[in-house]
Amino acid sequence: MNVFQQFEDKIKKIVEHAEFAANTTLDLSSLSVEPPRDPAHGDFATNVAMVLAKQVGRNPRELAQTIAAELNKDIQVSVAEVAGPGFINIRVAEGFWQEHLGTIISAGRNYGRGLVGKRLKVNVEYVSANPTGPMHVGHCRGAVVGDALANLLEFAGYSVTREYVINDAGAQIDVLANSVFLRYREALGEAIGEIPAGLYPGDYLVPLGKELAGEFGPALLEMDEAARMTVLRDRSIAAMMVMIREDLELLGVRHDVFFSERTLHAKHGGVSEIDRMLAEMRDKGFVYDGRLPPPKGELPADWEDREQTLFRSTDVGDDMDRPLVKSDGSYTYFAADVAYFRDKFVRGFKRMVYVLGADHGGYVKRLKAVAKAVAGDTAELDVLLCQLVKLYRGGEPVRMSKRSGDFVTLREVVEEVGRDAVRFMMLYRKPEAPLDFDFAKVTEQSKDNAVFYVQYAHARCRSVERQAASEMPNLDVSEAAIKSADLSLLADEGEKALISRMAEFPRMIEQAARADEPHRIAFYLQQLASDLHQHWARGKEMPQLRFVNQENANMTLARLALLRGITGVLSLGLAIVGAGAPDEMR
RNA sequence: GCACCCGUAGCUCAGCUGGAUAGAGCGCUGCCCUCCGAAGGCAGAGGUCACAAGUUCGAAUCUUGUCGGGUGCGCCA
Repeated sequence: MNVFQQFEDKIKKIVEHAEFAANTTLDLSSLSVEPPRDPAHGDFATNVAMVLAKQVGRNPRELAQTIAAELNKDIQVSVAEVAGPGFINIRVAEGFWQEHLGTIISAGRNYGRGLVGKRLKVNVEYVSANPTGPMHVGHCRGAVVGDALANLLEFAGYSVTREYVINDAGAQIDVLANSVFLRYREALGEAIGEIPAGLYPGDYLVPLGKELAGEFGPALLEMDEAARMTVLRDRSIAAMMVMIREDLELLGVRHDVFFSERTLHAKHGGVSEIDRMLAEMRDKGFVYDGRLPPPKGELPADWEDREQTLFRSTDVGDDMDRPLVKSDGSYTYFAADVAYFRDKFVRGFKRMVYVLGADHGGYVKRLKAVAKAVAGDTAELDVLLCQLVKLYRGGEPVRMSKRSGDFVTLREVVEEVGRDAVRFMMLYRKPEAPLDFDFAKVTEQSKDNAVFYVQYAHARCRSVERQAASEMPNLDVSEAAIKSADLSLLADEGEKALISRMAEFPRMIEQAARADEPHRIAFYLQQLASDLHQHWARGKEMPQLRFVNQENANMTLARLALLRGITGVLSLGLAIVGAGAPDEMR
């Protein structure tokens, strides 16, 4: 339980037993206990009186007085006073924060862990790049956001499955197969000239062509078309996925499940998953045959009015009904989408999170409609839209041309700036806001660079430990010694401020997890790092505040304990972000 | 034409699901290293929170409308 929750419970108890609460049920859902913006206001602030004023027909300040009087009796409260329109500002008793530091240290890697998830089964689907080539920078953001979100939810106590959908069923796979076929012929010595428009021109297919040539010789040329395409498709997808997984590995992203879209189309006993889904949804009344009204505005050139199989998604919040079957009789991608969601639902997930690029913004409504139709209220679906990343190098935009195949790959970016920088910077902005990524800035070693600033804070703490060991060789700095340090010696305001910042960590985790906002962790870390650097600098003016004090072993030990707490929290946060917590900067 | 996202300091952005005097970094001005890492810190200047109504004790935050930027709109995936 986090300290804010502790005080919330105290307040609720007071309210329950108050005379004004007699014979009424009070709504305390918007009760909040938070750190006041201005530290001069104390350690905690609550709006309880303002929330209740109307409900019990009392003046908020008067109500606040009553509640504050009760709070003042609490042993953990030094003083509770009414302020402004009816806030209650609480200053905790001497020793409160020091004691909480003890809690932080003994919790260790479990501090703030597992508080909200209740092991609820959550499926986070992210990346899902088409298996037609290596990953490019555009995939980076979704990969990092999805992975960090999965880390966050896991840390918060959810049972998380990380999933990647392989879109291996569409027409782009035939394009891939044909492109590879060309490279195969090239490898056999044929002059292929320019890559025809409509095929993938990238050089990354050359090795696969050679591999197939070595393995099959000219055999593929002699096969009939269908058999050849089957081989080409399978081998191409497999090769692309190997490439993609290597790229993901560079980012430290690992999925639990790679889900093949083809399995939804595959027939078992003449029936596919999509067939099954269609039958089920038809029973539920969501599938019907009808005509779609033509879109408003300019008509598409190839618009053809026809009767087709439609999904009644307007019943569950979508803007229009969606086609399920193409004119050639095959299923639309949307049909596969519905079947895929149903598959997840059947696998027992209660929450499905889709991390998508902003260009998929138009799909959110229909996906939510799908969830509603398939699962009703028994499962929820959330979508995180990631905006584009603009690349810069020293302020100059980096040009990218995807058409010619010379796009910036994920590998290039990670190899140039490092995994930590990529991951942290991708989270240093909320996902739905566009992001500028400057190659020069993210490798800079200065406070302008948030990754560096946070990692430096961690390294700085570890540096003090080394310093203590070398300056005071007789000091026992073992785990046990630190855990039994006399924390009451930490009486300085800056020290208490650091502890109270750490105390926000569990609360921040809860809120970030509930809101699906992993970027909050990056900002929190920046904040905690700033507090550390700030406190550190005070040791310049006031040597008595320095961590290592050769004259006072007990004080040094207490401060090493403080640092232990800070490195602990920093590394927990960095782990969720997916960046390292270095012992020194080089 | 419709839907979704965005609009906060000169620039890039936070703002803890409605709270007190709206914050940080960069840039600008001026300070702080005989001292645990100055790879850092302190102070100052800089705001009609795009605009207008509404909801209420209280709005950058919620509602509606307007303006501006982005994305997407049957048989592509």
